[in-house]
Amino acid sequence: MTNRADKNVFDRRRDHDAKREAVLRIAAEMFNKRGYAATSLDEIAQHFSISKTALYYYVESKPVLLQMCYELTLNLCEQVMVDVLASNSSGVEKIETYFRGVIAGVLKTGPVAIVHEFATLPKDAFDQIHSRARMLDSKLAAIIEAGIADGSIAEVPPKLTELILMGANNWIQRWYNPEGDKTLEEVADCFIFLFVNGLKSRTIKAD
Amino acid sequence: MTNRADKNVFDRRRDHDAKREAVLRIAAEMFNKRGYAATSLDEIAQHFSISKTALYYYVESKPVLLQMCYELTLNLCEQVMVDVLASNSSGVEKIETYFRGVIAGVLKTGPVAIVHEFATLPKDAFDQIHSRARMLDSKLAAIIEAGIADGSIAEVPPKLTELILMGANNWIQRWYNPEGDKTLEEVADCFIFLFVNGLKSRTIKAD
DNA sequence: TAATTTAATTACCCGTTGTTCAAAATTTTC
DNA sequence: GAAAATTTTGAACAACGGGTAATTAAATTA
Repeated sequence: MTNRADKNVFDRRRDHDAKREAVLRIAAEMFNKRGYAATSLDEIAQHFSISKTALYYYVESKPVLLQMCYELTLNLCEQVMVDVLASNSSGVEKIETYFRGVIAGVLKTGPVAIVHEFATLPKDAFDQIHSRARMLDSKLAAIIEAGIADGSIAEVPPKLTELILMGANNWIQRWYNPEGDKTLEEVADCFIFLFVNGLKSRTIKAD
Repeated sequence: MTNRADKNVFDRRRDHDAKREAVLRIAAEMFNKRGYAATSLDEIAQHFSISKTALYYYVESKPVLLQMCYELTLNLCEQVMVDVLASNSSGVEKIETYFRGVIAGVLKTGPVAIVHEFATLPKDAFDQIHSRARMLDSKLAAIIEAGIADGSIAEVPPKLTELILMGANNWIQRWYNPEGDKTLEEVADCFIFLFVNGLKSRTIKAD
């Protein structure tokens, strides 16, 4: 289920930052799978065999924990987006690069919370996170629009398309299991193939 | 936000079933948007301007409420699946019909909970719901496999493809707003187009 | 080994939330 | 209009979860 190495991190050594990061990682994982509200600090603590209060030595509060999860995600996505926008490729290629980057990023950085429960965040944090997320949305939609203009993308409603793409992407962490038989690359390949080429067979059928 | 008619249902008249159904519908809607754990019975009751305890006259408990939401969804999906399997159309067409049916069904029957939080269900209910959901999954995967065999679907990994399709579909209710400017038909059209044809432009580019 | 800093625990507080029960209010039946 | 059945409420309970304070334990420094 979860990396055994995480537990050893808590064997009384002084690497505050490493421990905080470990907490963040598995918290994000649990938030993804069960949801923020349904995940108690006790459960997170139990995962490391420490007491709930020990968590407060590393994290200010539960909402802040969620906030940090979001920020991890947003940092990643925004970085990928910057790279994508810097490239001078076609619209489809940009979409492909973006999602490949984001899906791969989940592997590298570890699981990151996309559970859309940021209503529970403190107001200022909410505004910040929310606006960053919407900014990403609109940039993606803009890429799609540009793709239609440059002829690489079919005439689809950009905003709607963006929402559907994001949905499919967000759901991945619900079911993806790193210990399973599928690598994240295979997932990304399938994802891209579906959205770029479509399900329909393009091979000439000999009958 | 929510149907005003729902509130009037509670104006002291005797139609037990209509009221229960109304409760079910808006409960499902709130579960979808905020998640099961994050939605309190108080909030649901407030929506009808009744007390929390009044809900217990219509629903046995919160877990059972969730269970009924799932059952509503599953009934719908299974019915659509039966129809799809009965038709003798190609693989792609079956996929298209299935998702069109499910997306349209959400409109007709009202919002239905797909929040994957059924871990909180009583064990027996969980088993039942879970196995029905997995049955649907495997039937969809089988359709994809058959579609590959009949030449209508490209060579994609069936199980993975099914998960991605389901994810995109499940996420719709997170953002879809019936009062918005997009009809559910437009959403379904876009959804189908994306997965069947793909983003890539197929028109011959004149340059 | 003593002093200091860092980590983690135990015990507790308090608000929220699901749930129950007895009583009140309303509707229907006669 | 009284009696019976149906709704709804208000108060109170128990469990749980987030958060705090005081205390202990361990590790570092000297």
